[in-house]
Amino acid sequence: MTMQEPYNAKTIEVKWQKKWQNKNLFKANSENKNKNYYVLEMFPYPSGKIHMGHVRVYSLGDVLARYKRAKGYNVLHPMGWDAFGMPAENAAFENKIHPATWTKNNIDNMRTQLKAMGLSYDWELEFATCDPPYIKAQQKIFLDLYKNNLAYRQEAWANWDPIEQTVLANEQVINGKGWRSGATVQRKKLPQWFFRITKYADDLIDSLGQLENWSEQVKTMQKNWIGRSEGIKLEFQLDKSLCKSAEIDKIEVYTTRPDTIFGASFIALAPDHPISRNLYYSNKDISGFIDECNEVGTSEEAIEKVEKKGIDTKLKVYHPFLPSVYLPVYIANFVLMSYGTGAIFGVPAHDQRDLDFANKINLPVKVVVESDNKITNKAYTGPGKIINSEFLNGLSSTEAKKKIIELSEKLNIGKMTTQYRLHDWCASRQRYWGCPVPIILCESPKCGIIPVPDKELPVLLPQDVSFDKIGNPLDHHMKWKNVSCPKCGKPAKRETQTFDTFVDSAWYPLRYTSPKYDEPIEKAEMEKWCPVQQYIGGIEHAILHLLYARFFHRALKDLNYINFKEPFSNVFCQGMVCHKTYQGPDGWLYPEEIYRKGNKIFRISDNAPVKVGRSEKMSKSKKNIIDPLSIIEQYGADTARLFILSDSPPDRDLDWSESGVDGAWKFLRRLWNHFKQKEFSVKKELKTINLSQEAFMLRQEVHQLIKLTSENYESFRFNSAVANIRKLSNILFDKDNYSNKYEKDVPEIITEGWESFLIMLAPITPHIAEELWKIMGNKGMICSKLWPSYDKSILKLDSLIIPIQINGKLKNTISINKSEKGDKEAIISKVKEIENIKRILVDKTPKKIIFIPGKVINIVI
RNA sequence: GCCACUGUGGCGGAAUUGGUAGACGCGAUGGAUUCAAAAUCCAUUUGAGGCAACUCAGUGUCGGUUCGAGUCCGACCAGUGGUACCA
Repeated sequence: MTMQEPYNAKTIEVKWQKKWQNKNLFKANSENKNKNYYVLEMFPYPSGKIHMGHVRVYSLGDVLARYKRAKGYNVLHPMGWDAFGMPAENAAFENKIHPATWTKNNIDNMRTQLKAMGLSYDWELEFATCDPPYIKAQQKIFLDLYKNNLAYRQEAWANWDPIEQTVLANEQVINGKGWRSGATVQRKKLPQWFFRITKYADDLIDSLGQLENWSEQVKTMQKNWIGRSEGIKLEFQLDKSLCKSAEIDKIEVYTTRPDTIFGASFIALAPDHPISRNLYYSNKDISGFIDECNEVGTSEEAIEKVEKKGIDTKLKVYHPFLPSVYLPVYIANFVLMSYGTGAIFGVPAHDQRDLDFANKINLPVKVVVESDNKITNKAYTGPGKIINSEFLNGLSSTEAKKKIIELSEKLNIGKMTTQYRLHDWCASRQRYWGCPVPIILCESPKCGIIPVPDKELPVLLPQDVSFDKIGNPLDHHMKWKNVSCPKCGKPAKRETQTFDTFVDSAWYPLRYTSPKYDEPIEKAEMEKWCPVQQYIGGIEHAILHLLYARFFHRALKDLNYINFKEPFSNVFCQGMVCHKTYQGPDGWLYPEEIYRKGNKIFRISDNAPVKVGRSEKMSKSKKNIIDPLSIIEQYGADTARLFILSDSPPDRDLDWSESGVDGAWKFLRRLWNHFKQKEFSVKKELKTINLSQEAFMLRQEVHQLIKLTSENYESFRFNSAVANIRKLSNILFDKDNYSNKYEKDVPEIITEGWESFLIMLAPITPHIAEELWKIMGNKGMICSKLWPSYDKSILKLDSLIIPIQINGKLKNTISINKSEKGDKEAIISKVKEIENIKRILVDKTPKKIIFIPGKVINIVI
């Protein structure tokens, strides 16, 4: 081999990135009449550095964007920044750096890093959610929602840190304590801002059916999250002799299982149910219990996992259908005020939670639905025949439900109700680094809540704030906070809450179509591209972010901003990037701190033995992170992209392995060396008829692989696409290595093969593909070439290989002519003559022969 | 706790609708090349038995449906994501 220029990824990559930029090749251009295609990856939070998860999702999106361009689409492929959020405030607290400065620096860093990956974005559309034009647009939308009764102010629980005097996020509550102060967290009610998402609950469920290209997984999760249930609100009369409060004489419960009413043995109230609150001051045990409940925190997980406890209120209610039966009333920590009526009737035999509770305090367990097992520790929660239930006996659960509902409605003690698990979206945060809620709170009761007038928008954050004091810095900023009421002119205060960052991300896809426009959305531009054709992001956003975006688009449609209600025609959720973990004698180690010797691993600094843990999601805390920059530095972006796309299916977790990266790099280097040394003679016209036998067969293989690879691209199986592309290269390498031996026409077919190969590889490793394309002597850039088509007529193989099974187990195969695949008798008699089949059948008569034409022959003996 | 998903060689994974399990790659082993090494190339590589033809077992575990199950059903085990204020 002659000395040649080695593969230098960095030089090539920088060169082509400049060329793409100079020609502005990835500008979203909807002018010509080709179809438009909007591909969007979830925009990143600017944490400072890109991580492998980013490399993965943006590589996926870029492959799709480049593929769609090759298929002749005009592609909108933008990038921006989900720039508000808590980490910026934590950085301000810890490092005394202003959140705005910290965020801007991070964005600048990450932009440079993303550009080094060779991603084909239209960077002219870039924006950050903390940019004043975006804030202005969002505030306008919010005020429109407010004026149309889709946003409102109401009290809601928050995690309160009594030492820091601040609201904590759920992740800042660790085992019920504040993460910094260590104080026991309390629940506290604060006035907050809500969006009326429940107005759309039915439509959000019912429209899932029309989202044909969403995965069933995501749709099921959304459906369960909204949690529509048909049930009944049923009244239980309180025994007034025991009731001190005159106003309250009944308890309304919600249940989806009225068929089990005769199995009820208690009533349980939420700790913040009006009756519970009423009893708070009457009894020390009760107030103690309620206080204890309020120390659990606000997360559903914490509430559900806490030990099921209750306290007897000593109140009793009458059973609605058995006047002689009284049920005790408890306050229980597992009943949620936010669901149903905040009160339930407990049926221990047929609800696990109720059974656990009843067993604990020795309440009766009465079986009212027939089941095979005796109920001791495991409740039977399914439907069945009703027993022990007076007039319901013998009915099915469905019939019994109907009967109870009818009867209750007739007696005027109950009403059929549709209930949702979904509750309205609490969208305000008591923090500085977010989009301000553009509201003024006037002291005059006549005014109250006053929207900031349109001409005063945007309401921007004050810059001169300090994070030394406890609480929300906006609350301490008197100059910013104190204003006069726009309506009456009297002293008033700004709303000091800011929006949840989910608000920012609920409508950002629309903004990319006109990021600098003075109004929120420029309709004509938006309509050219929206909705997003393909959205790509982590499965962790499958519920909240997607649901909030779906809600926002519905609301925006009702407010006439847009004319469609589903933001994403297709959603693809990719898996996480994982890596092995390493543990030294004193804690976690970074991969670069260890070395391998045989099967064992040691620490570089002192040769201490290292324990290797299984692969887990890359995280700073476990130090199992690989810095994408160091990979790009060492191997190049193409290698990083190839590796991250080749080994795992995009929707599954990916194991980062050093050897895998090395393998990807070796492949690119092998390609490079091959192309550098191969003679690409002046191309002749590609001939497709009267080819030599060898040329025809090669072409058949090449086209078969073009077909398979194209299908892989269409169905998002890029790992399989890589496998097939490599298969194609193996065939072509092989031909080139024996170049003095092949028949006529073969060189032309090899060239056709390599060209198709490069075009199909280009979306994955765009830089080296451009370079090799040029080395081949081609004009123009590969990123503007059209995708190769395949010749269907040559794919048809004349023969089929059919498996032969005995009792369903493979014993041999038979090759048959495609045109004769249905000729049962002839094929079976041939099969019976095959050596090992004959031997097996020698003293046996087949009981049955399964013959599926073109598929399988199964002889049952 | 609840909802959803995942489980296939030493490793990552492949297997359009139930019909030839292990494509493609990594690693490993052997060989070629080299003074030597790196790089490269060739071969082997699910396990057990056999000189071989071949036989048997095998897709987290246990059971079921079927002529036939990685694929469908049930129970279980393990891991992951979400759980409404991380993004």
